[in-house]
Amino acid sequence: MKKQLIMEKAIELFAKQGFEATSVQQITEHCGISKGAFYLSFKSKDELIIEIIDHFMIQFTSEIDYLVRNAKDGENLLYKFYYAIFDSFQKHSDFGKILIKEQSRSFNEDFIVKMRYYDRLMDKSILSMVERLYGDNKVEEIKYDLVFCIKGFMSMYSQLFLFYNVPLDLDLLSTSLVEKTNLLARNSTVPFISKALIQVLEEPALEDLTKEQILLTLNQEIEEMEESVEKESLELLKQQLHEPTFGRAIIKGLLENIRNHPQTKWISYLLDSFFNM
Amino acid sequence: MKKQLIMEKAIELFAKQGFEATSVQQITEHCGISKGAFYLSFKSKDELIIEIIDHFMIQFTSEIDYLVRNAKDGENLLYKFYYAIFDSFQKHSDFGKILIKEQSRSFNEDFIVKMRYYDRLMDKSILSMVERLYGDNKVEEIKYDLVFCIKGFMSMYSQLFLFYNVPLDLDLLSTSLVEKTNLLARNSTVPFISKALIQVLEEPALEDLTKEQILLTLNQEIEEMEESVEKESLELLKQQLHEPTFGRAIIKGLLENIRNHPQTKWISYLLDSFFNM
DNA sequence: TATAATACTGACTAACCGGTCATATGTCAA
DNA sequence: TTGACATATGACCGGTTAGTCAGTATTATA
Repeated sequence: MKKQLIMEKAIELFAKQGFEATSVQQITEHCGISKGAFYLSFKSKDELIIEIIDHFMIQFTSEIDYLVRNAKDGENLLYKFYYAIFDSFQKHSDFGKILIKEQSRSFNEDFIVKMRYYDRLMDKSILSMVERLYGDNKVEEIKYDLVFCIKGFMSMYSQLFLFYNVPLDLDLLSTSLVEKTNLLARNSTVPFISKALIQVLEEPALEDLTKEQILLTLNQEIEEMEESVEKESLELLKQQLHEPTFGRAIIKGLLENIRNHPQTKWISYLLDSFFNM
Repeated sequence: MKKQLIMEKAIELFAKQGFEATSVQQITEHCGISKGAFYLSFKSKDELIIEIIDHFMIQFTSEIDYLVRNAKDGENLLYKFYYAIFDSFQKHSDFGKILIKEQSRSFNEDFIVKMRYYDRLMDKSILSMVERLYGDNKVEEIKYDLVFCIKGFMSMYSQLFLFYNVPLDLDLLSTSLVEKTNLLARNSTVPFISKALIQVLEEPALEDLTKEQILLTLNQEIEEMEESVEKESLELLKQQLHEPTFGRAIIKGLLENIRNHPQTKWISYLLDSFFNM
């Protein structure tokens, strides 16, 4: 099968020149085959990049997921995690370059959905690792921030592998990042990324929120709140969601009531975009 | 002048679709002008993107540089730094998207040089801030790692501004990151990014290293070393650099002597690529 | 060896690209 | 009103692109 060959050569070229700047002609010349032969293996150029992404990301995410699920000794897990990540980046640096270059590219709607999917998969693995490692502490509040920090470390340090062909000491790097992660996990007290924010981010798209989704969040929030002007406002807004009764002015006022309250500011944002204020 | 208009509309389109996927036609249609009019304001499409990059990056880097230089109270500086960064990202999120999308793109040699230049400028500002903030402590060894971590925080958290149109609490975010940075600065003990590594990275390109540049690093290293097999090997290699006398086998052996020594592993790497081993 | 099935080729198409230029329109001083 | 000058237009050019398809070569089967 020519598929394997085409994918390998294409990865080389995409890494060097980027996806759009590489023509099918170039790829086939690199493979020593004709242009027609390319279209026997792939329906289109887009299908090629999608298959490349899938091939590596499935491997990558499942490797990390396996690591996190089957780890026995907690402390060592984090080290193994970092080591595996950077080892992969080093071994498949060409693919890594593509990933960074074409990140959130618009050449194909499927591509964005795919990348979002794998990103979420990765997030889940990291989150479950964080809960495993620091679960008994008070990590609950800062765990999402921790996930962000870990991903920040990954993205910055992996650039070393991708943009410079320098042999790096993976052991030292992993040890160094383990220490940093532990420091943050055990001493951070100011969370930024709250559960509410995560929920907002995970909404499919802010434009097409369904009434039901908002109601779900709304009810959840109302139950957790004490009696107050804010709670009363929320209940009125819930009523408005079920059946429009108030005018714009009243709605705007109710939203203003809950806008600056830390517990309800996210809901105010959701409702704001739903009512098109 | 149409220049302003063209730049604004182009930024919108580049942010959405990327530079290469956006045609001049599309830009002019968005502006409501003809294709010819575009070329009255810009010599080429490449000149347009270069001007856009310059316009924002000069503003951005100089703002940060001013902040770092003119800060009086140390503690507050870090907060102001983060706040300014994310405030900029929030205000100019379209430009931020372009920056992320086209990072290290190959469409134009000038572009890569430009981006590298601004990146270095940013690095310098951050480094000088780190030295200012934690200078009296033992931050010397981990300062480069700290720069990396700060940049990691920046890149991860700024994605929130770029990919989700969510209003975020800049004050809380800055406070949270200040705490994290302080934790790392005051408690990290395992550096990964050494001065030697930074030197290797700052080499213009590993392919065209001049003999003189290597000799400079070599002499520097030899002076700092105690008498040992490694030092002896370095001196022999220095001799070889001046005048080729040994065969490949001897050179390979000498390189092997210094490859696993932490102090000389970088030099071994430089020499290795110079002698084409 | 003859036939059928499969794998492969490369000239071709239609579309689009960045960039040009003869031409047209608008503007203001004489 | 005239004419000189700046500004704007869009058809056009050479080049490149992804994708097609009628025809050829190779292999498997009988």
